[in-house]
Amino acid sequence: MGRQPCCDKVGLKKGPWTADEDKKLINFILTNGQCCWRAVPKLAGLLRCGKSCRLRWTNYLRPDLKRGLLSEYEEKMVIDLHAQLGNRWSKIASHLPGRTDNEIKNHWNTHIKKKLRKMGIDPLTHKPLSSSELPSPPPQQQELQIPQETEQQQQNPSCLPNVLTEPDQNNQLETSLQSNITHDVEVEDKNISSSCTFGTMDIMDGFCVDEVPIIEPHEMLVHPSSTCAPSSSASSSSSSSNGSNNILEDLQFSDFEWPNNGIGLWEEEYLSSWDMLINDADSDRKLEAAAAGLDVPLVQSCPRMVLDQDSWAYGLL
DNA sequence: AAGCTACTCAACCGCCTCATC
DNA sequence: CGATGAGGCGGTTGAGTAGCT
Repeated sequence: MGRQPCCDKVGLKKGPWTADEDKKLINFILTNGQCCWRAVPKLAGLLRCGKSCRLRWTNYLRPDLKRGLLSEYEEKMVIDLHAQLGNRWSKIASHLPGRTDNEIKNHWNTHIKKKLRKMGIDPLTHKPLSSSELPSPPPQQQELQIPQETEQQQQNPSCLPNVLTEPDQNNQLETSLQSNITHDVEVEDKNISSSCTFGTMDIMDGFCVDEVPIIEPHEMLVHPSSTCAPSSSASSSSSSSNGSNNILEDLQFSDFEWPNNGIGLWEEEYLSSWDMLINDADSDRKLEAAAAGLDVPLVQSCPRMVLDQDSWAYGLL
């Protein structure tokens, strides 16, 4: 006997989400926060399965998502993490702020796999392909070396001292990342918060994961024109949500003036406001306040917006 | 311009894990 | 301790789009 389906599928809508559905879901979550996903569709007035709502939110509507192709640096991280973790996409995603497991999985399957094969690396084992498997002509020398663990690194899998700028990250990645990841894998199931996860906040000794957003605010633009738009100009495909641009703009704060200078919602003050908007029962009032210029008092006791257990990108509070 | 092919990625499906009873 | 339910995860699919002929 099988399990019961997660929801009654009769009469439920499937397929691409419409702008209206997105709006309803965002509205609901902004007002009520995330609660029992099973109940969300009913409460939000959606003819969707709870799972579908969760997926839509976590993979597409979450305000902290980065859009666009993975950077070279992120790609390297994915490769290294994959070498350590295998196809545990959610674990890999947890090392890449603003990226979802689905996104990384897709990118792996469409880009990185090919790239590695081209370089003569088996994407499954991360070892050199046997000569029969090598594409012809012979692969160019690996431009993305999978760094081997040095003796020193094995002995001292130290955390990276600082958050690096991207060019620095690229340069130092190969020497430092491997050890960090290795160490992380070793400890991840025992005590994730003590790991030396590169790219997460806890790589920095003394920093509390709860205190500082991992993603630089400027990296987390949530301008409405990009929020629900397809990830990049190159991937402007996007079936479902082409019509859903400016969803946030269309929400209750339709007269909210979105900054057009690159300020994201996750700038500190915006973040605080988000947090309150989400958690405060009196959200309408807060939204009005936000629309009036985000002059909302900071409520320190307000719980963080917790979207899922692995998301450490949230919250200042 | 039309047809075809390859590619991308949002969304679904089914299984797994974990919490609760 | 097993049954059940909910959330989460990874594999897969297929619609939409870009690029090529």
